[in-house]
Amino acid sequence: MSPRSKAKLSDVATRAGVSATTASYVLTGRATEMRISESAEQRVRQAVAELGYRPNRSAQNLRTSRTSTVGVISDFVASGHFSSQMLAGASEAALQRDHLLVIGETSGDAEVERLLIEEMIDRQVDGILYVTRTGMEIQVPEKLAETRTVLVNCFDPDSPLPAFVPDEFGGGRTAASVLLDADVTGDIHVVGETPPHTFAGPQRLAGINDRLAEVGRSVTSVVPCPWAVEAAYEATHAWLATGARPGGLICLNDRVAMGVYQALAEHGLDIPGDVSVVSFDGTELATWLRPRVISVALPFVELGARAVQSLLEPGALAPGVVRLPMPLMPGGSVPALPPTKEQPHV
Amino acid sequence: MSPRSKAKLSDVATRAGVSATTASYVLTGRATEMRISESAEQRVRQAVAELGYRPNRSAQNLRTSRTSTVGVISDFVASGHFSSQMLAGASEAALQRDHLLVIGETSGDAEVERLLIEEMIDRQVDGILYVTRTGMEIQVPEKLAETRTVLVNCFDPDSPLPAFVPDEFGGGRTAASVLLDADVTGDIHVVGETPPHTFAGPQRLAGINDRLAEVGRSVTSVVPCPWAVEAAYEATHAWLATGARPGGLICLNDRVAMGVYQALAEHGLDIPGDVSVVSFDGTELATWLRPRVISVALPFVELGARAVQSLLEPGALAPGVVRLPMPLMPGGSVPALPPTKEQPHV
DNA sequence: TACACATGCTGAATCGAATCAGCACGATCA
DNA sequence: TGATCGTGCTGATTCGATTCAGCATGTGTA
Repeated sequence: MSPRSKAKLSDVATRAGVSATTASYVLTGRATEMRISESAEQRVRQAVAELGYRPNRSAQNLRTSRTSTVGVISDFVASGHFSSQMLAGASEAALQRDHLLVIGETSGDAEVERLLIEEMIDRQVDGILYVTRTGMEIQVPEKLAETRTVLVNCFDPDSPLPAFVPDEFGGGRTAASVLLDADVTGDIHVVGETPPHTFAGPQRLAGINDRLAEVGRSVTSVVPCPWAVEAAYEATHAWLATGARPGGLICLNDRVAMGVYQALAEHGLDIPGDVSVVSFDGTELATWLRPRVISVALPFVELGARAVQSLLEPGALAPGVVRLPMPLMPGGSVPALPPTKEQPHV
Repeated sequence: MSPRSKAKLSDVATRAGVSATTASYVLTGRATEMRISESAEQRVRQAVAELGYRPNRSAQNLRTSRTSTVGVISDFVASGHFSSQMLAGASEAALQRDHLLVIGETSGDAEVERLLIEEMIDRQVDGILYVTRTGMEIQVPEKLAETRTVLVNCFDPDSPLPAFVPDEFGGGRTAASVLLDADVTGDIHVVGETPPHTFAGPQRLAGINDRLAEVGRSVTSVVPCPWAVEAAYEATHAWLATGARPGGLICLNDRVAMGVYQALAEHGLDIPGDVSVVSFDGTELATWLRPRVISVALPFVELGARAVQSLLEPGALAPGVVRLPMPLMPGGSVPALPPTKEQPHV
């Protein structure tokens, strides 16, 4: 049934009654260019089918110096949502182009990173995706200049490498629009710190203020806290205990939103009856809260897919930062619009 | 500074004043076996350093038919916790052994799976990790028999392939022990369905009952629902509305626990004052709940690491199912022990 | 008849390392 | 003195594909 051993190109050629050269031309799609006759081409294809021939990738790699692989180097593959969804998008985009993903996790260790980059270059990956868990400005490792590289979820202001990041500023505007469109009247506050070395926080905040300014409003205060459930709970709890009674809260990510939900519940404040809440990231967690929190989603899958596409599509590797839109995930954390009112747009 | 071009083995040999053969012997660790003189070996090593020589992987692959890569085929890389943590463990274990991970996601599509397996075999990966998101019995794809393969989080009763799975039964016992050790007195119920084609649910339940039977107790009822937050909330809410007042609830995973928390809160029941809760999976979500829910964790990282190890370590590839222990993650969802009482053990 | 030209193919070199078989040389032994 | 043996190395081949340069034909043109 199965061939006794692995057939190679010369076996195919012999069986088709042609030279290995001709067989190669057929299989690499150069048949027309090389004026291979219709009949010879057919015989080669038939021999391939009969022998179950599959080219030896290593031999091809050696000869062509290309491997049909894309390297993915990220700081934390492990940290759930972002990296893994991004990988899914990248994996599919790569497979469509007959490529596979080679991955490595640095755990934030510069030495491991150097090692991984070298490994990948040694293995002649056709390109590298350099991914960070948190959206931030970085300095790309020197070695990466030796290969086609695309940055994902980060960018280097001093480097011409192409980068794909979420449009955090636009996302901020979207979040603010959600509250405005729902006619939220009280003060609007932001929960979560905005450390300067990451761009997600500052840009989300800037976008929020930008949108609010259009209607003569602004963020009343920022309640700073790490982007974590417990920290957000504690900060919000303490803040509410001072008597603060916000109309709308914009949480800088879904984990913060969860902490905020806990704190609001503890103070007997209803969502969305007493307080409207909007969040960022669009993780599953957003859908788990009661009511679901409206969340401005990171375009996880898109980022991976677009990055791979630009890496593999000829000519698609333009320098510069591409900002992908952050779609809105629905929820029940702001009051429903009166039915007569027109559907707003951002 | 950097060599004008890529140095190859023959360049190293020339510079060291030896033949390529000798240089190769030195670099492949066969210097002693081949009786290469101390001085020749030194000269080769120095030449390597001076030229910044790095072997061409493709050439090595072709010659040796091995690639120092491990293929990972999983149904859903994307679905967050399990796969990504597993990848982290696998990635590190692989890197330690000078291997890289080549990944592919099937999205549960059998055709894509076939394609991926072929791709990986074509690329001569040294072994394949076949991973499922959900712990279940499977039928391994025929093609996998052609390669070294290890199953992760699943097993095939009709195949001798080595498999690594969590010890779900033991985990069930652990969960029950948590309630017993805390002297929970009321009825103990389980929340979550136990579909037969997956083994996690049924085995967790069996373990729970096994442990309870040791003290003459048993699970009073199972509240069936999909392992999802909203479904668990609704099922538990409806169940509590009938007047049920459990002493302890064992949730079959952390998402179920979150739904249960929501339902208990709605009925004014305090955790752990009125009801004790224990859960499974040990995801981050468990730590986000207030109070943290005690969770019997899936040994994510370990599974990946052990699987890679058994794949790459010579002789370590024994057939059969290996069950890795599920460690307990602490939390505040059962009453604290009276301080005088001795620390129990499972 | 001769010459150019298109057609349809092939031989041989190449990519860069690994490895088998064997060679030259000096020391040892009978 | 010649045979034997250990030491330290190397030449040539191989892995399996890609690809350049060129070689027979047949066909049209002067």
